[in-house]
Order: sequence, then structure tokens, then C-alpha cells
Amino acid sequence: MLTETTGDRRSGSPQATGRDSTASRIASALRDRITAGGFQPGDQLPEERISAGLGVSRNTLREGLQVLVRERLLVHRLNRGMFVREPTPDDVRDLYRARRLIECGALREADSVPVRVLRALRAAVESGQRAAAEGRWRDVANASIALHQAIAGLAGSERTDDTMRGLLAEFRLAYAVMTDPRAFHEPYLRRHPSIVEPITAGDLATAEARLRDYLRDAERQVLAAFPR
Amino acid sequence: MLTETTGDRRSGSPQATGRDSTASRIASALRDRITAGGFQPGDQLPEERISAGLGVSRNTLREGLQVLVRERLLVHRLNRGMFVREPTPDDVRDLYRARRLIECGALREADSVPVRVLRALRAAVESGQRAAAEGRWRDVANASIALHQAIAGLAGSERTDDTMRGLLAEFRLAYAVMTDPRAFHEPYLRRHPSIVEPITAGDLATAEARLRDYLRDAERQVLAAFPR
DNA sequence: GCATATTTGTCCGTATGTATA
DNA sequence: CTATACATACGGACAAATATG
Repeated sequence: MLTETTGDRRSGSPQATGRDSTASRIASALRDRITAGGFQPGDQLPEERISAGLGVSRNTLREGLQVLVRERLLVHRLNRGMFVREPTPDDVRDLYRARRLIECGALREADSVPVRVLRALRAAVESGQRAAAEGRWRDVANASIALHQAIAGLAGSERTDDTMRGLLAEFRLAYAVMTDPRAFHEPYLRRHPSIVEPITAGDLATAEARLRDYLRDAERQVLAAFPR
Repeated sequence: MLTETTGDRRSGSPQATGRDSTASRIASALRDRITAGGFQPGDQLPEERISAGLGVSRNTLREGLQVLVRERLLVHRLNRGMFVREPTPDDVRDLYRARRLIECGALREADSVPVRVLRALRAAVESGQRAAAEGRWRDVANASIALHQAIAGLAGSERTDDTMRGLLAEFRLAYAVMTDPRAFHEPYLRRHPSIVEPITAGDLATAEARLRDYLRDAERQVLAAFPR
């Protein structure tokens, strides 16, 4: 079931283009739905149904979908259509390699920790713990993602931020195979403070070492959660 | 002048789709032309002219262009059209930050150097020197790019390779501001062997240190080459 | 293995809005 | 200020590929 949204076309002005093109708004809307779990990996996105649901033409929809293919959230099978990507174990290994490079690298290259990043780190830890206490495991995942995004932000590079966003979006697809989000997130939740704490203290080397262990363990556990 | 290609539509069968969609072939064709300098930064790509030149409909062209926007080779100005990106000094700084993270990180994380990478490194050094000797400065740039791509390949991650490809493609746009390619590439050409040599010897730490210096100097010089 | 229905791939025409000479 | 050129977005068409009974 695809539960088409009614579409959030600004009703204020007749054909409010808002700020950017319809195609990019379509891409954002679908990206949000995919990463929020609105589609499952492997689901097809039939052009007719989706375009009707979003209230755009098929051509415009296809423009938007190209972007998501480039972001690896969708795969295109010629003459078959668009499908939500199903990450393989190899994908997971690749994702963790890329994350190690960026996150550990960001910690190593950073010569200072901007307050902006510190605040983001602390906010992520706190909101993660609050969400866990209330059993909102989806929000726990969001907090974890925000934390790792903040770490990547230490590199101070827009492009790196963007790359990281893409990797983490792909990760959400991998999370979808998790049957028990609590069992997965809870142990790592506890380790978040042990990474953020040395960052606060300016000891980035310790933070990097702990992050490296954390990522290694997480990789193992994600892989273990794969069927077969 | 845009020197439209005649298009390589298979004449054997009526509409041979070859292997992948027309949109992605369009994207590849335009990406090649942009990175090869077939368009200058700032050039507009009018839909009518380009689609006619490539022998595809405007709809199909627009699908392909989305990909290049996502790759940052084109910028989309609403109601104005698509333009080849003009990197700013800030972009250059960001690109070098991202490159340092990936290239130096790849050297650090690597625990071994696959023969495949070694061969690529040596081939890049050699073809660069040959091209320089014959004054083919565009090929010198290509060799340099191949070398850095190979270094990133040490990470052993497809996604990292892809990220690197994107960064280097953007770099070609920045090179376009260089008035004198020889003056820019020659000094770095000499430093290539000093980076590859320790890699061959398995001394990745030395290679990383030299690469870091190299990137710092290159960044300075690229920035210096910017007008104003 | 066949006939049929569905979906994709690609094109065209066009109404409307926006910028520029 | 009005042409003119161009981009935006839609809808319809139809062949080819694929799924379905």
C-alpha cells in the first residue's frame, strides 16, 4: 500500500512554484518518504500512481526520480521501472568503509571544535536518550544519524556534509532490514557519550579511537542482521 | 559554438536502447563534454539547442540534466535554465578540504596496496611525464586526475571512488580558469613520483605527509590563479 | 506458449510564466 | 514597454517491453 499523500501544493497562490522547481520538490518529498520508511526496500514506484498521488505529470516525476537514482536511494531497471534500493551486505561493508574514512578523518583533521558542532553533538546525545527512555526507536535512529552528521561536520566542508548525508540516507535503507530496532540501537546509544565526551574535552584522538571501535562493532551487527 | 555531435544512435535497429536509458546516455555525453572543456564555466545549455543537437526530446534532455545538477557540474537557475558551474574560491577551498579527507584518509586506512592500484599509480606517473614531454597539457591534467583517483581507490570503497570522481570532475571546472596549464601542472608533475615512490615501498605514512603538502601547495596556487 | 493488459520509454504540442534586448 | 526568447509544466500519443491470466 502506498498511501499517497494529498500533496502539499501551496493553495495560497494558483501555481506557486515556491522557490525551486517542481522536480526538486518531488525529489525531496520522495526522499523524505523513502528515508522515513514510507516505502520498503524493493518496493516499486509506478510512475502513474506516484505522479497522480503527488499531483504532477509523469514527465516531471521522472525528472525528480533521476536525482534519487543518483543518490542511490532508487535503482532503475530498464523497462521495469524505479525500485527502492535493497542494500546488500556488500553495500553495508562499503558504506562503513566510506563512513570510517569521513568520520574518523574529520576527527583527525579538525584542529578545533566549533561551538555549533558541540551543540549539535550534545543535542543529539540528549534527544537520543530521551527518545530511548520513551521507546521512540525511530527517533533514536534519527538522533544517532544527527550525531554522526555532526561529527562529519568537523571537516568543515559542504561537500563532505553532503556526501555524509547521502551515506546516512542509504543507511536508513539498511536499517529497514532490522527486525528489532531497539536491540540494535540500544547498545550504541550508550556509547555515544563516550565519543562525545572526549570531543568536548578536546581529545579528538581518543574520540577517533572510540568511534572506530563503535563503527566496527556496528558494522558487524548490521551484517549479522541480514537474512541468510 | 556548440559543435553538436551527430549523435551515435544505433542505426542497426530502429531505436536501439543499447544498455541504459537515453537520459543517462545524455548525462554521460554532456558530462564528458563539460569535463573535457567543451563548455566553459558560466555557459548556458539552452534546452532547444542541446536537445536538437543530441537528437533527443527536451523532456529526455531535462531528465539527464538533473543528474548533472546533482553532480554539481551544472547549476539550475529557476526560469533561467541550466548553466555550467563557475567554481568560486570558496568552492576550491571546500574541494581541497574534501580531497584531503579522502586521499590522505585512504592512505592512512589502507593496510595493503593492491597491485591494481600500484599499476594505476605507475601508469599515471608515466603517462603524465610522457604527455608533459610532448606538451600535451590536457593529458597531463588527465594523468594527474587518474593518479589521485587511484590513491582514493586505496580505500577500497565504490562509494568513495564515486565521491572522488565527482570532486575531480568539479576540479576540471576550476582548471578552466587557469590561463597557463603548463605553469600550473609542471611543478606538481615533478612531485608525483615522490608520492608514488613511498607507496610502492609500503611507506604510506611518508606518502601521506607528502600528499598533504602537495595538496596544500596546489590549493594555494589554484586560489592564486583566481581573478580579483 | 499465447493473447492480453499494463507499464515504461520517448516523443510532440502547447499554454503559461519569466527574463532580457 | 513591448517583443522575443526561453524555461516550466502539463497532457496526450504510441511503440516496445514486460507482466498477467
